[in-house]
Amino acid sequence: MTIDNLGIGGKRYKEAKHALLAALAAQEWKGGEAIPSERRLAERFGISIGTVRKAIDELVAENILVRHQGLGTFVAHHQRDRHFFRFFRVVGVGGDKRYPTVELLSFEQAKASASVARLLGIEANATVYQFSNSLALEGEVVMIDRIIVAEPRFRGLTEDALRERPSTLYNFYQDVFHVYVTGIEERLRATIADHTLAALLDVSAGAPLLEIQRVAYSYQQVPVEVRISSVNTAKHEYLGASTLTTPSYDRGVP
Amino acid sequence: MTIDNLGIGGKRYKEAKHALLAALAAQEWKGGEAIPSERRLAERFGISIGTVRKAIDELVAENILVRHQGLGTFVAHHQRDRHFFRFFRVVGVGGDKRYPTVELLSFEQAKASASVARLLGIEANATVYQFSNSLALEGEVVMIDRIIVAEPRFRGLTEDALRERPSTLYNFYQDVFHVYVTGIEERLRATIADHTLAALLDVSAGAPLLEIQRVAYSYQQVPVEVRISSVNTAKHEYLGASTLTTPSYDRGVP
DNA sequence: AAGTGGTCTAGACCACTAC
DNA sequence: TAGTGGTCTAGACCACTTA
Repeated sequence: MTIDNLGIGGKRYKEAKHALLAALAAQEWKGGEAIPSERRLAERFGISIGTVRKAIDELVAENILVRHQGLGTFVAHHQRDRHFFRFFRVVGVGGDKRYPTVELLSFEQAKASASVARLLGIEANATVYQFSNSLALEGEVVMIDRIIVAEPRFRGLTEDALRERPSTLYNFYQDVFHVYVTGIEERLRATIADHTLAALLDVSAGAPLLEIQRVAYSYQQVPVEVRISSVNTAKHEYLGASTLTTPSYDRGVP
Repeated sequence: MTIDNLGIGGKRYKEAKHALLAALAAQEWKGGEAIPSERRLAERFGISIGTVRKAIDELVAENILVRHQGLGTFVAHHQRDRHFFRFFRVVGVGGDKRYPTVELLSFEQAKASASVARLLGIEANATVYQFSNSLALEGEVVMIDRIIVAEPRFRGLTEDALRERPSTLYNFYQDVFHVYVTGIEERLRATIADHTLAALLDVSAGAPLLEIQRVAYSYQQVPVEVRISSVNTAKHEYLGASTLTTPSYDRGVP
Protein backbone atom coordinates (compact mmCIF):
# COMPACT_ATOMS: atom_id res chain seq x y z
CA MET A 1 0.00 0.00 0.00
CA THR A 2 1.75 3.06 -1.22
CA ILE A 3 0.47 6.58 -1.49
CA ASP A 4 0.83 7.79 -5.04
CA ASN A 5 -2.63 9.14 -5.67
CA LEU A 6 -1.36 12.68 -5.33
CA GLY A 7 -4.23 14.00 -7.33
CA ILE A 8 -5.72 16.75 -5.22
CA GLY A 9 -3.56 18.65 -2.80
CA GLY A 10 -0.68 16.39 -3.65
CA LYS A 11 0.82 16.51 -0.17
CA ARG A 12 2.11 13.13 0.83
CA TYR A 13 1.98 13.85 4.53
CA LYS A 14 -1.70 14.83 4.24
CA GLU A 15 -2.38 11.62 2.36
CA ALA A 16 -0.58 9.68 5.06
CA LYS A 17 -2.54 11.51 7.74
CA HIS A 18 -5.84 10.68 6.14
CA ALA A 19 -4.79 7.09 5.57
CA LEU A 20 -4.07 6.86 9.29
CA LEU A 21 -7.38 8.51 10.16
CA ALA A 22 -9.24 6.09 7.90
CA ALA A 23 -7.45 3.16 9.52
CA LEU A 24 -8.38 4.53 12.95
CA ALA A 25 -12.02 4.94 11.94
CA ALA A 26 -11.95 1.35 10.63
CA GLN A 27 -10.53 0.27 13.99
CA GLU A 28 -7.41 -1.23 12.49
CA TRP A 29 -5.92 -0.36 15.89
CA LYS A 30 -8.07 0.21 18.94
CA GLY A 31 -7.77 2.79 21.70
CA GLY A 32 -4.55 2.40 23.65
CA GLU A 33 -2.90 0.13 21.12
CA ALA A 34 0.35 0.99 19.38
CA ILE A 35 0.34 1.80 15.71
CA PRO A 36 3.25 0.56 13.55
CA SER A 37 6.59 2.27 14.01
CA GLU A 38 7.50 5.27 11.93
CA ARG A 39 9.94 3.17 9.96
CA ARG A 40 7.28 0.59 9.10
CA LEU A 41 4.73 3.24 8.19
CA ALA A 42 7.31 4.90 5.95
CA GLU A 43 7.82 1.59 4.11
CA ARG A 44 4.10 0.88 4.00
CA PHE A 45 3.28 4.28 2.52
CA GLY A 46 6.37 4.43 0.35
CA ILE A 47 7.48 7.77 1.82
CA SER A 48 10.33 8.85 4.05
CA ILE A 49 10.28 8.85 7.85
CA GLY A 50 10.35 12.63 8.01
CA THR A 51 7.13 12.78 6.05
CA VAL A 52 5.50 10.16 8.25
CA ARG A 53 6.55 12.20 11.27
CA LYS A 54 4.88 15.28 9.88
CA ALA A 55 1.61 13.37 9.46
CA ILE A 56 1.85 11.98 12.99
CA ASP A 57 2.79 15.42 14.32
CA GLU A 58 -0.60 16.76 13.27
CA LEU A 59 -2.50 13.81 14.70
CA VAL A 60 -0.65 14.21 17.99
CA ALA A 61 -1.47 17.92 18.03
CA GLU A 62 -5.12 16.92 17.63
CA ASN A 63 -4.98 14.51 20.57
CA ILE A 64 -5.69 11.57 18.30
CA LEU A 65 -2.32 9.87 18.70
CA VAL A 66 0.11 9.86 21.60
CA ARG A 67 3.85 9.35 21.28
CA HIS A 68 6.03 7.68 23.90
CA GLN A 69 9.72 7.91 23.25
CA GLY A 70 11.28 4.46 23.32
CA LEU A 71 7.90 2.79 23.27
CA GLY A 72 5.96 3.71 20.20
CA THR A 73 3.00 5.75 19.00
CA PHE A 74 -0.39 4.90 20.45
CA VAL A 75 -4.04 5.52 19.68
CA ALA A 76 -5.19 8.11 22.18
CA HIS A 77 -7.95 7.06 24.52
CA HIS A 78 -9.65 8.40 27.59
CA GLN A 79 -7.92 6.62 30.41
CA ARG A 80 -7.86 7.21 34.12
CA ASP A 81 -9.43 10.60 33.57
CA ARG A 82 -6.21 12.00 32.17
CA HIS A 83 -7.97 14.17 29.64
CA PHE A 84 -11.01 14.73 31.77
CA PHE A 85 -10.64 18.47 32.19
CA ARG A 86 -10.33 18.98 28.48
CA PHE A 87 -14.08 18.41 28.34
CA PHE A 88 -15.20 19.24 31.87
CA ARG A 89 -14.72 22.96 32.24
CA VAL A 90 -16.61 23.84 35.41
CA VAL A 91 -14.28 24.84 38.22
CA GLY A 92 -14.58 26.52 41.61
CA VAL A 93 -14.42 30.31 41.62
CA GLY A 94 -10.96 29.98 43.07
CA GLY A 95 -10.03 27.94 40.01
CA ASP A 96 -9.67 24.58 41.75
CA LYS A 97 -10.49 21.61 39.57
CA ARG A 98 -12.37 18.77 41.21
CA TYR A 99 -13.85 15.59 39.83
CA PRO A 100 -17.63 15.62 40.00
CA THR A 101 -19.79 12.92 41.54
CA VAL A 102 -22.27 11.80 38.90
CA GLU A 103 -25.74 10.39 39.44
CA LEU A 104 -28.04 9.09 36.72
CA LEU A 105 -31.44 10.74 37.00
CA SER A 106 -33.32 9.29 34.05
CA PHE A 107 -32.94 7.12 30.99
CA GLU A 108 -35.28 6.58 28.07
CA GLN A 109 -35.56 5.81 24.41
CA ALA A 110 -37.11 8.56 22.31
CA LYS A 111 -37.43 10.10 18.86
CA ALA A 112 -34.98 12.78 17.76
CA SER A 113 -36.40 16.26 17.47
CA ALA A 114 -35.62 18.16 14.32
CA SER A 115 -32.91 20.29 15.93
CA VAL A 116 -31.21 17.37 17.67
CA ALA A 117 -31.37 15.33 14.47
CA ARG A 118 -29.68 18.13 12.60
CA LEU A 119 -26.90 18.35 15.16
CA LEU A 120 -26.38 14.58 15.21
CA GLY A 121 -26.57 14.26 11.46
CA ILE A 122 -29.47 11.77 11.57
CA GLU A 123 -33.05 11.74 10.34
CA ALA A 124 -35.71 13.53 12.34
CA ASN A 125 -37.71 11.04 14.39
CA ALA A 126 -34.84 8.56 14.34
CA THR A 127 -34.47 6.60 17.55
CA VAL A 128 -32.20 8.07 20.20
CA TYR A 129 -31.24 7.33 23.77
CA GLN A 130 -31.81 10.21 26.10
CA PHE A 131 -30.60 10.39 29.67
CA SER A 132 -29.91 12.86 32.40
CA ASN A 133 -27.14 13.19 34.99
CA SER A 134 -26.65 15.34 38.04
CA LEU A 135 -23.08 16.36 38.83
CA ALA A 136 -21.98 17.32 42.31
CA LEU A 137 -18.81 19.09 43.40
CA GLU A 138 -17.82 18.97 47.06
CA GLY A 139 -21.15 17.43 47.91
CA GLU A 140 -23.29 20.08 46.21
CA VAL A 141 -25.14 19.52 42.94
CA VAL A 142 -23.94 22.23 40.55
CA MET A 143 -24.84 20.89 37.13
CA ILE A 144 -27.57 18.94 35.35
CA ASP A 145 -26.76 17.28 32.03
CA ARG A 146 -29.34 16.15 29.50
CA ILE A 147 -27.62 13.87 26.99
CA ILE A 148 -28.80 12.52 23.65
CA VAL A 149 -27.07 9.93 21.46
CA ALA A 150 -28.18 8.12 18.33
CA GLU A 151 -29.42 4.58 18.86
CA PRO A 152 -27.57 2.86 16.00
CA ARG A 153 -24.19 4.00 17.24
CA PHE A 154 -24.93 3.07 20.86
CA ARG A 155 -27.16 0.04 20.23
CA GLY A 156 -27.94 -1.87 23.39
CA LEU A 157 -27.22 0.99 25.79
CA THR A 158 -29.09 0.36 29.03
CA GLU A 159 -29.76 2.26 32.19
CA ASP A 160 -27.88 -0.33 34.24
CA ALA A 161 -24.81 -0.20 32.03
CA LEU A 162 -24.75 3.57 32.40
CA ARG A 163 -25.25 3.41 36.11
CA GLU A 164 -22.55 0.80 36.65
CA ARG A 165 -19.92 2.21 34.36
CA PRO A 166 -16.61 2.24 36.20
CA SER A 167 -15.18 5.45 34.76
CA THR A 168 -16.12 8.61 32.91
CA LEU A 169 -18.85 8.72 30.31
CA TYR A 170 -16.48 9.26 27.39
CA ASN A 171 -14.37 6.40 28.69
CA PHE A 172 -17.49 4.28 28.67
CA TYR A 173 -18.38 5.31 25.12
CA GLN A 174 -14.93 4.29 24.03
CA ASP A 175 -14.63 0.98 25.87
CA VAL A 176 -18.12 -0.33 25.18
CA PHE A 177 -19.09 1.27 21.88
CA HIS A 178 -15.69 2.12 20.41
CA VAL A 179 -16.72 5.74 20.12
CA TYR A 180 -13.76 7.99 20.85
CA VAL A 181 -14.68 11.63 21.46
CA THR A 182 -12.00 13.78 19.87
CA GLY A 183 -13.48 17.22 20.31
CA ILE A 184 -16.47 19.30 21.29
CA GLU A 185 -18.22 22.52 20.29
CA GLU A 186 -20.10 24.50 22.88
CA ARG A 187 -22.50 27.45 22.92
CA LEU A 188 -23.30 29.23 26.16
CA ARG A 189 -26.25 31.30 27.32
CA ALA A 190 -27.58 32.67 30.57
CA THR A 191 -31.00 31.34 31.47
CA ILE A 192 -33.43 31.21 34.36
CA ALA A 193 -34.04 28.10 36.45
CA ASP A 194 -37.45 26.51 35.92
CA HIS A 195 -39.04 24.59 38.78
CA THR A 196 -37.50 21.26 37.80
CA LEU A 197 -33.97 22.57 37.52
CA ALA A 198 -34.40 24.73 40.61
CA ALA A 199 -35.33 21.67 42.66
CA LEU A 200 -32.45 19.62 41.30
CA LEU A 201 -29.86 22.34 41.78
CA ASP A 202 -31.26 23.53 45.12
CA VAL A 203 -31.78 27.11 43.98
CA SER A 204 -34.91 29.20 43.86
CA ALA A 205 -36.96 29.21 40.68
CA GLY A 206 -35.85 32.20 38.64
CA ALA A 207 -32.21 31.94 39.69
CA PRO A 208 -29.74 32.56 36.86
CA LEU A 209 -28.15 29.47 35.34
CA LEU A 210 -25.48 28.96 32.75
CA GLU A 211 -26.76 26.81 29.90
CA ILE A 212 -24.28 24.99 27.70
CA GLN A 213 -25.22 23.29 24.47
CA ARG A 214 -22.54 20.82 23.45
CA VAL A 215 -22.00 18.69 20.38
CA ALA A 216 -19.27 16.05 20.76
CA TYR A 217 -17.42 14.74 17.73
CA SER A 218 -15.38 11.66 16.92
CA TYR A 219 -12.84 11.01 14.16
CA GLN A 220 -13.42 13.02 11.00
CA GLN A 221 -15.88 15.35 12.74
CA VAL A 222 -18.66 12.83 13.03
CA PRO A 223 -21.13 14.11 15.66
CA VAL A 224 -21.84 11.47 18.31
CA GLU A 225 -23.50 13.24 21.23
CA VAL A 226 -25.66 16.26 21.98
CA ARG A 227 -25.72 17.56 25.52
CA ILE A 228 -27.42 20.42 27.28
CA SER A 229 -25.97 21.37 30.65
CA SER A 230 -27.39 23.76 33.23
CA VAL A 231 -24.88 25.08 35.73
CA ASN A 232 -25.37 26.91 39.00
CA THR A 233 -22.54 29.43 38.86
CA ALA A 234 -23.00 30.80 42.34
CA LYS A 235 -19.80 29.13 43.50
CA HIS A 236 -18.42 27.81 40.22
CA GLU A 237 -17.30 29.11 36.85
CA TYR A 238 -16.97 27.89 33.30
CA LEU A 239 -13.38 28.00 32.16
CA GLY A 240 -13.34 29.20 28.58
CA ALA A 241 -10.87 27.21 26.53
CA SER A 242 -8.12 29.77 26.60
CA THR A 243 -6.59 31.21 23.51
CA LEU A 244 -3.30 31.09 25.35
CA THR A 245 -1.46 28.82 23.03
CA THR A 246 2.06 28.65 24.36
CA PRO A 247 2.43 25.08 25.59
CA SER A 248 3.02 24.81 29.29
CA TYR A 249 6.28 22.93 28.89
CA ASP A 250 7.71 26.10 27.41
CA ARG A 251 7.16 27.79 30.73
CA GLY A 252 9.05 25.26 32.81
CA VAL A 253 6.08 23.14 33.78
CA PRO A 254 6.85 19.49 33.04
CA MET B 1 25.11 35.38 17.32
CA THR B 2 25.04 31.63 17.48
CA ILE B 3 23.08 29.40 19.79
CA ASP B 4 25.46 27.13 21.59
CA ASN B 5 24.29 27.58 25.16
CA LEU B 6 22.53 24.26 25.09
CA GLY B 7 22.65 24.02 28.83
CA ILE B 8 19.11 23.31 29.90
CA GLY B 9 16.85 21.36 27.64
CA GLY B 10 19.51 21.45 24.99
CA LYS B 11 17.08 21.71 22.11
CA ARG B 12 18.33 24.07 19.48
CA TYR B 13 14.91 24.77 18.05
CA LYS B 14 13.61 25.77 21.50
CA GLU B 15 16.61 28.06 21.92
CA ALA B 16 15.88 29.55 18.52
CA LYS B 17 12.24 29.96 19.40
CA HIS B 18 13.03 31.80 22.61
CA ALA B 19 15.61 33.93 20.87
CA LEU B 20 12.91 34.95 18.41
CA LEU B 21 10.43 35.62 21.21
CA ALA B 22 12.99 37.77 23.02
CA ALA B 23 13.66 39.72 19.85
CA LEU B 24 9.92 40.22 19.39
CA ALA B 25 9.49 41.43 22.97
CA ALA B 26 12.43 43.82 22.37
CA GLN B 27 10.64 45.05 19.25
CA GLU B 28 13.50 44.17 16.94
CA TRP B 29 10.72 43.81 14.39
CA LYS B 30 7.33 45.45 14.82
CA GLY B 31 3.87 44.12 14.07
CA GLY B 32 3.37 43.39 10.39
CA GLU B 33 7.06 43.56 9.55
CA ALA B 34 8.93 40.65 8.03
CA ILE B 35 11.53 38.82 10.08
CA PRO B 36 14.70 37.63 8.34
CA SER B 37 14.39 34.72 5.95
CA GLU B 38 14.80 31.18 7.18
CA ARG B 39 18.17 30.97 5.48
CA ARG B 40 19.44 34.10 7.22
CA LEU B 41 18.12 33.00 10.60
CA ALA B 42 19.83 29.64 10.12
CA GLU B 43 23.13 31.43 9.51
CA ARG B 44 22.57 33.85 12.37
CA PHE B 45 21.80 31.08 14.84
CA GLY B 46 24.33 28.66 13.43
CA ILE B 47 21.76 25.93 12.89
CA SER B 48 20.18 24.33 9.85
CA ILE B 49 17.11 25.59 8.08
CA GLY B 50 15.06 22.59 9.15
CA THR B 51 15.66 23.49 12.76
CA VAL B 52 14.76 27.13 12.18
CA ARG B 53 11.56 25.93 10.53
CA LYS B 54 10.64 23.87 13.57
CA ALA B 55 11.04 26.92 15.82
CA ILE B 56 8.97 29.06 13.46
CA ASP B 57 6.38 26.26 13.17
CA GLU B 58 5.60 26.58 16.86
CA LEU B 59 5.42 30.38 16.77
CA VAL B 60 3.06 30.18 13.80
CA ALA B 61 0.91 27.66 15.66
CA GLU B 62 0.73 30.19 18.48
CA ASN B 63 -0.39 32.99 16.17
CA ILE B 64 2.75 34.96 16.89
CA LEU B 65 4.23 34.73 13.42
CA VAL B 66 2.56 34.41 10.03
CA ARG B 67 4.13 32.82 6.98
CA HIS B 68 3.46 33.87 3.40
CA GLN B 69 4.90 31.61 0.77
CA GLY B 70 7.02 33.55 -1.65
CA LEU B 71 6.97 36.60 0.58
CA GLY B 72 8.46 35.87 3.95
CA THR B 73 7.57 35.38 7.59
CA PHE B 74 5.89 38.26 9.39
CA VAL B 75 5.17 39.39 12.91
CA ALA B 76 1.48 38.72 13.48
CA HIS B 77 -0.66 41.74 14.19
CA HIS B 78 -4.29 42.60 14.42
CA GLN B 79 -5.10 44.03 11.05
CA ARG B 80 -8.37 44.76 9.33
CA ASP B 81 -10.12 42.61 11.92
CA ARG B 82 -8.72 39.42 10.44
CA HIS B 83 -8.33 37.77 13.83
CA PHE B 84 -11.24 39.59 15.35
CA PHE B 85 -13.40 36.56 16.00
CA ARG B 86 -10.62 34.81 17.82
CA PHE B 87 -11.33 37.17 20.70
CA PHE B 88 -14.92 38.21 20.07
CA ARG B 89 -16.98 35.12 20.67
CA VAL B 90 -20.54 36.43 20.83
CA VAL B 91 -22.60 35.30 17.85
CA GLY B 92 -26.26 35.20 16.88
CA VAL B 93 -28.19 32.09 17.95
CA GLY B 94 -28.11 31.03 14.33
CA GLY B 95 -24.35 31.19 14.49
CA ASP B 96 -23.89 34.23 12.28
CA LYS B 97 -20.85 36.33 13.10
CA ARG B 98 -21.27 40.08 12.87
CA TYR B 99 -18.97 42.93 13.76
CA PRO B 100 -20.27 44.94 16.70
CA THR B 101 -20.76 48.69 16.79
CA VAL B 102 -18.80 50.02 19.75
CA GLU B 103 -19.56 53.10 21.80
CA LEU B 104 -17.41 54.48 24.61
CA LEU B 105 -19.53 55.03 27.72
CA SER B 106 -17.00 56.20 30.29
CA PHE B 107 -13.30 56.76 30.87
CA GLU B 108 -11.41 57.46 34.06
CA GLN B 109 -8.17 57.05 35.91
CA ALA B 110 -8.39 54.98 39.10
CA LYS B 111 -6.53 52.82 41.59
CA ALA B 112 -6.29 49.08 41.05
CA SER B 113 -8.31 46.94 43.41
CA ALA B 114 -6.52 44.01 45.02
CA SER B 115 -8.10 41.46 42.68
CA VAL B 116 -7.48 43.46 39.52
CA ALA B 117 -3.90 44.14 40.62
CA ARG B 118 -3.33 40.43 41.10
CA LEU B 119 -4.66 39.63 37.65
CA LEU B 120 -2.59 42.38 36.02
CA GLY B 121 0.53 41.53 37.99
CA ILE B 122 0.85 45.03 39.47
CA GLU B 123 0.78 46.53 42.96
CA ALA B 124 -2.57 47.11 44.62
CA ASN B 125 -3.54 50.79 44.37
CA ALA B 126 -1.32 51.25 41.34
CA THR B 127 -2.75 53.65 38.78
CA VAL B 128 -4.95 52.15 36.08
CA TYR B 129 -7.13 53.39 33.26
CA GLN B 130 -10.67 52.15 33.42
CA PHE B 131 -13.25 52.52 30.70
CA SER B 132 -16.49 51.08 29.51
CA ASN B 133 -17.90 50.20 26.10
CA SER B 134 -21.28 49.22 24.83
CA LEU B 135 -21.38 46.80 21.89
CA ALA B 136 -24.32 46.58 19.53
CA LEU B 137 -25.12 43.87 17.00
CA GLU B 138 -27.67 44.61 14.29
CA GLY B 139 -28.61 47.83 16.03
CA GLU B 140 -29.25 46.31 19.46
CA VAL B 141 -26.92 46.67 22.42
CA VAL B 142 -26.07 43.14 23.54
CA MET B 143 -22.91 43.57 25.58
CA ILE B 144 -21.31 45.96 28.05
CA ASP B 145 -17.53 45.82 28.60
CA ARG B 146 -15.70 47.24 31.58
CA ILE B 147 -12.00 47.35 30.78
CA ILE B 148 -8.99 47.97 33.01
CA VAL B 149 -5.38 48.42 31.93
CA ALA B 150 -2.25 49.41 33.84
CA GLU B 151 -1.22 53.06 33.44
CA PRO B 152 2.53 52.53 32.87
CA ARG B 153 1.96 50.28 29.88
CA PHE B 154 -0.67 52.57 28.35
CA ARG B 155 0.72 55.93 29.49
CA GLY B 156 -1.04 58.86 27.91
CA LEU B 157 -4.22 56.99 27.01
CA THR B 158 -7.06 59.48 26.65
CA GLU B 159 -10.77 59.36 26.16
CA ASP B 160 -10.49 61.10 22.81
CA ALA B 161 -7.87 58.68 21.52
CA LEU B 162 -10.11 55.78 22.48
CA ARG B 163 -13.15 57.36 20.91
CA GLU B 164 -11.39 58.20 17.66
CA ARG B 165 -9.49 54.96 17.17
CA PRO B 166 -9.99 53.82 13.59
CA SER B 167 -10.08 50.09 14.20
CA THR B 168 -10.51 47.47 16.91
CA LEU B 169 -9.31 47.98 20.45
CA TYR B 170 -6.55 45.39 20.21
CA ASN B 171 -5.47 46.98 16.95
CA PHE B 172 -5.29 50.28 18.79
CA TYR B 173 -3.25 48.76 21.63
CA GLN B 174 -0.80 47.43 19.09
CA ASP B 175 -0.47 50.50 16.89
CA VAL B 176 -0.28 53.13 19.61
CA PHE B 177 1.22 51.31 22.58
CA HIS B 178 2.99 48.39 20.88
CA VAL B 179 1.02 45.96 23.00
CA TYR B 180 0.16 42.87 20.97
CA VAL B 181 -2.49 40.66 22.55
CA THR B 182 -1.52 37.06 21.88
CA GLY B 183 -4.10 35.23 23.94
CA ILE B 184 -6.87 35.45 26.50
CA GLU B 185 -8.27 33.49 29.41
CA GLU B 186 -11.95 33.72 30.22
CA ARG B 187 -14.23 32.62 33.05
CA LEU B 188 -18.00 32.67 32.61
CA ARG B 189 -20.89 32.91 35.02
CA ALA B 190 -24.62 33.56 34.87
CA THR B 191 -25.70 36.69 36.72
CA ILE B 192 -28.68 38.95 37.14
CA ALA B 193 -28.93 42.41 35.57
CA ASP B 194 -28.71 45.26 38.06
CA HIS B 195 -30.49 48.51 37.26
CA THR B 196 -27.52 50.05 35.49
CA LEU B 197 -26.89 47.09 33.20
CA ALA B 198 -30.61 46.57 32.65
CA ALA B 199 -30.94 50.13 31.39
CA LEU B 200 -27.91 49.86 29.13
CA LEU B 201 -28.91 46.50 27.67
CA ASP B 202 -32.61 47.33 27.47
CA VAL B 203 -33.72 44.39 29.59
CA SER B 204 -35.69 44.32 32.81
CA ALA B 205 -33.77 44.37 36.08
CA GLY B 206 -33.36 40.76 37.17
CA ALA B 207 -32.94 39.42 33.66
CA PRO B 208 -30.23 36.76 33.33
CA LEU B 209 -26.93 37.91 31.86
CA LEU B 210 -23.79 36.09 30.88
CA GLU B 211 -20.79 37.57 32.69
CA ILE B 212 -17.32 37.03 31.25
CA GLN B 213 -14.14 37.83 33.12
CA ARG B 214 -11.24 38.07 30.74
CA VAL B 215 -7.50 38.50 31.19
CA ALA B 216 -5.61 39.31 27.99
CA TYR B 217 -1.94 38.41 27.63
CA SER B 218 0.91 39.56 25.42
CA TYR B 219 4.22 37.86 24.58
CA GLN B 220 5.54 35.53 27.26
CA GLN B 221 2.21 35.52 29.10
CA VAL B 222 2.44 39.08 30.40
CA PRO B 223 -1.08 40.17 31.45
CA VAL B 224 -2.05 43.48 29.85
CA GLU B 225 -5.80 43.89 30.23
CA VAL B 226 -8.63 42.85 32.53
CA ARG B 227 -12.16 42.97 31.19
CA ILE B 228 -15.58 42.15 32.54
CA SER B 229 -18.32 41.74 29.97
CA SER B 230 -22.04 41.38 30.51
CA VAL B 231 -23.97 39.83 27.66
CA ASN B 232 -27.67 39.65 26.95
CA THR B 233 -28.00 36.14 25.56
CA ALA B 234 -31.65 36.39 24.58
CA LYS B 235 -30.71 36.45 20.91
CA HIS B 236 -27.00 35.73 21.06
CA GLU B 237 -24.64 33.04 22.31
CA TYR B 238 -21.07 32.71 23.47
CA LEU B 239 -19.14 30.40 21.22
CA GLY B 240 -16.89 28.30 23.43
CA ALA B 241 -13.45 27.92 21.88
CA SER B 242 -13.99 24.49 20.47
CA THR B 243 -11.81 21.55 21.25
CA LEU B 244 -12.27 20.54 17.66
CA THR B 245 -8.68 20.63 16.61
CA THR B 246 -8.65 19.40 13.06
CA PRO B 247 -7.76 22.45 11.01
CA SER B 248 -10.44 23.54 8.63
CA TYR B 249 -8.20 23.24 5.59
CA ASP B 250 -8.22 19.49 6.17
CA ARG B 251 -11.93 19.47 5.51
CA GLY B 252 -11.76 21.19 2.16
CA VAL B 253 -12.35 24.73 3.40
CA PRO B 254 -9.63 27.01 2.01
C1' DA C 1 14.92 36.18 -12.67
C1' DA C 2 15.66 36.15 -7.86
C1' DG C 3 14.13 35.30 -3.42
C1' DT C 4 10.85 33.38 -0.38
C1' DG C 5 8.46 29.68 2.14
C1' DG C 6 6.53 24.51 1.42
C1' DT C 7 7.52 19.80 0.83
C1' DC C 8 10.41 15.82 0.90
C1' DT C 9 14.42 12.99 1.26
C1' DA C 10 17.98 9.86 3.42
C1' DG C 11 20.35 9.63 6.45
C1' DA C 12 22.97 10.63 11.44
C1' DC C 13 23.04 10.58 16.31
C1' DC C 14 20.71 10.81 20.80
C1' DA C 15 17.37 9.51 24.69
C1' DC C 16 14.44 6.34 26.29
C1' DT C 17 12.21 1.67 27.12
C1' DA C 18 12.02 -3.13 27.39
C1' DC C 19 14.11 -7.54 27.71
C1' DT D 1 21.09 -5.10 23.00
C1' DA D 2 17.43 -4.00 19.98
C1' DG D 3 13.84 -1.09 18.91
C1' DT D 4 11.43 3.09 19.50
C1' DG D 5 10.59 8.09 18.99
C1' DG D 6 13.28 12.96 19.25
C1' DT D 7 16.42 16.02 17.22
C1' DC D 8 19.19 17.75 13.54
C1' DT D 9 21.47 18.08 9.17
C1' DA D 10 22.32 19.46 4.21
C1' DG D 11 20.62 19.41 0.74
C1' DA D 12 16.77 18.92 -3.51
C1' DC D 13 12.86 20.48 -5.88
C1' DC D 14 8.42 22.94 -6.07
C1' DA D 15 5.02 26.93 -5.62
C1' DC D 16 4.55 31.46 -5.03
C1' DT D 17 5.50 36.60 -5.06
C1' DT D 18 7.67 40.66 -6.67
C1' DA D 19 10.08 43.12 -9.87
